[in-house]
Amino acid sequence: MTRYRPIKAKLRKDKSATAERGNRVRSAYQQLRELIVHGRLAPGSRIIEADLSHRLGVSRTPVRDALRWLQQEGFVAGNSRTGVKSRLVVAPLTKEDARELYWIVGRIEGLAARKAAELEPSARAALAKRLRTLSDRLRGMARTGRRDPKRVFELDRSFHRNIVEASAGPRLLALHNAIQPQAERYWRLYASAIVDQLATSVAEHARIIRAIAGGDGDAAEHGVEVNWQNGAQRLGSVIDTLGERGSW
Amino acid sequence: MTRYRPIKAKLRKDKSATAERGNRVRSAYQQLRELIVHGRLAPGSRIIEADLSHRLGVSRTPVRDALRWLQQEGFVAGNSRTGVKSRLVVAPLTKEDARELYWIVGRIEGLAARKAAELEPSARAALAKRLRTLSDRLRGMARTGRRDPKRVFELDRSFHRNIVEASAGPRLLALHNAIQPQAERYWRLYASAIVDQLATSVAEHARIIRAIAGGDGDAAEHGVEVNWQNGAQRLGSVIDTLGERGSW
DNA sequence: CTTCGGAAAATTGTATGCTAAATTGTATAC
DNA sequence: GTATACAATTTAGCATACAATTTTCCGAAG
Repeated sequence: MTRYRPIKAKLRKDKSATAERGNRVRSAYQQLRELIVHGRLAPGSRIIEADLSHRLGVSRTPVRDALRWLQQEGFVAGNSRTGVKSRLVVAPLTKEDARELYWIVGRIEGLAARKAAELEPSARAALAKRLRTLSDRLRGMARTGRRDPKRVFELDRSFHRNIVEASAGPRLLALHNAIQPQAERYWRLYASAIVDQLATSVAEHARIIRAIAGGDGDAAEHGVEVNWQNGAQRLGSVIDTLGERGSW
Repeated sequence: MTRYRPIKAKLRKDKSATAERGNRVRSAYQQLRELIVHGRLAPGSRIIEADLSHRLGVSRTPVRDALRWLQQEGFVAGNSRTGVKSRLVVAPLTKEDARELYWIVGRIEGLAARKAAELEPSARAALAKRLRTLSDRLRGMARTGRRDPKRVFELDRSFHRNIVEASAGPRLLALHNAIQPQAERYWRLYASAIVDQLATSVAEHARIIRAIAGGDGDAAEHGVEVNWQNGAQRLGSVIDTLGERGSW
């Protein structure tokens, strides 16, 4: 095995480097998550600590910490083959998993939407305004048919994120932070196909905005739930068409 | 620091010991969680890795892994004091946190209840029957006024657990496993007071059972949500009365 | 008595060696 | 040709050394 003593020397001199003490775990976490979400680590492929630690230029310890975290969040899973325990793999992407995931995200975010709709009127109005801006941009892209999945994704994500950030407490926020990004894996995988069905989603957004602006918690929650459920359906039909892309 | 080389020697000889290789993290996790839930590690108190590793007779490495896990689940939190980062404390118990937690559990479990109500009729019926048994026992305890918090807790927990296990997929199950036990911390703390309001809770259970038996997903989900919301309220009023028991 | 500086102690972050478990490869018997 | 046993290799679990940082404690100055 390669004998490496990587960043250490550099660290000593370069105090201003991004990798101060205590950031290796975080940095490893972010990098690994990025790799997984973008599919540069193939779903289902085995994870080897030493490989990753080498790749990221740190020792196995922070990589381990990061992996535990990713495992808890569901990006990485135990290799469940009969009996044998705890060999890690990149969590596979399956239709079933997608469905369950989207339902869950819907409930979490729905709860946040309810809370948002129960904010004081001025805060609600401000939020609604921001949401309208985002939604309008999405509508624009749907109308002109400009195909730019990355931008669409960012706008959609921002829309949902705004709702949560406006109202959620620490727990709800943390939960959303942990779960929502996993939906991103599916989105990215089927992005181009999903963009086609953008108009529908935009229409659903409108209902959510109206509910929040009007202070109708029930409707806001329900609207968000429906949006995600339909998202699951849209995603599902795309998966049916293109097949489960287990590997890349 | 104490020089300990604890189980190793023992391990060699005693192959049958519970602590085979690969179980130290799990074991540490379970023990620590137990300690926290039972309040033997006081809410808000600082966590010292070396202490715990000594206490559990393992090195810091598995303790660290276990702590990361507990942190992500919310039993352990970063010490948020201004600026300084990532010093761990046992997650404090506050009224605000309890409210948020109960709401979230309600949504998660509500989703499971919906799925349960959408099972095939025979499975639904079997589940409903089990639930009725549990609920009847609870009703009995409420009627006779027998004060046995531990038993009440077990019955109530079993009720909710049955719903989730009957229907939830792996993700939902994992999420419930992670979140629900945190409600247990609050329950334990205020158990005796909560038992008084048992009858109400039992009535709510009846509605849930009816919805599941009848295959009414909406009603089942709503029933569970309401049950937890009311639970939050009941808990809240107890906390108001007794005060937040930050320390034990 | 309070506050400030700074040394000493405590505590966490990180790397790494060692060992057990698990996987893979290989040879031999059937 | 397939199955089984066994050896070699790989990989993860754990302990531990050490370093960087934070906290605590103590004395001097205000």
